[in-house]
Amino acid sequence: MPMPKRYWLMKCEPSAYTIEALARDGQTGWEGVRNYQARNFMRDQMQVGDPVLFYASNADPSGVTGLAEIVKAGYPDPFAFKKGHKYFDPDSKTDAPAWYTVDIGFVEQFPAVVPLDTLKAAKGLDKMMVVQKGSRLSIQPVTKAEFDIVCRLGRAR
DNA sequence: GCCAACGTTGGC
DNA sequence: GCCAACGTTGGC
Repeated sequence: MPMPKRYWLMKCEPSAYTIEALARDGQTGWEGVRNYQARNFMRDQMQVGDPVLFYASNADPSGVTGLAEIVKAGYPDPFAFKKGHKYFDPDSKTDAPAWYTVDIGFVEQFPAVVPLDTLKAAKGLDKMMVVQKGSRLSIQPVTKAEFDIVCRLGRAR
């Protein structure tokens, strides 16, 4: 029996990557995540086809800029093995990788960003992780209900 | 650029 | 295994 689909929010600073860049590239690797909780989500739970809210952090304003989806499930982060690379980690061995990544593909760019303020004010999103104070996790599970609300906000003109 | 909140590290 | 110091995240 297939696992039920999960929904995600993935954060990225615009200086590193944007929804526009994803629209241009079609898909991208999500390498460089060095947080155990986020790694565990990528390694253990993300499946091809899972929908993703693309969130721009440290932006003006920060918020959800569009949709992506998982196109390749968790695999060892190749950059953790590259000596000299900024993502290199000597503790990550090819036979025992410390870090994992996934590939995401472009789905949709919202006509306008859905700012964090809007998320905070939206009915039904009060339990969403990203609106909680001090929520720093860069990969967060979201419920289908939350995902659908954000989609509606993103498509509203 | 500030700084609060949080995760990680390392001395003990 | 505690916890202070440190580094990072991310809203503002």
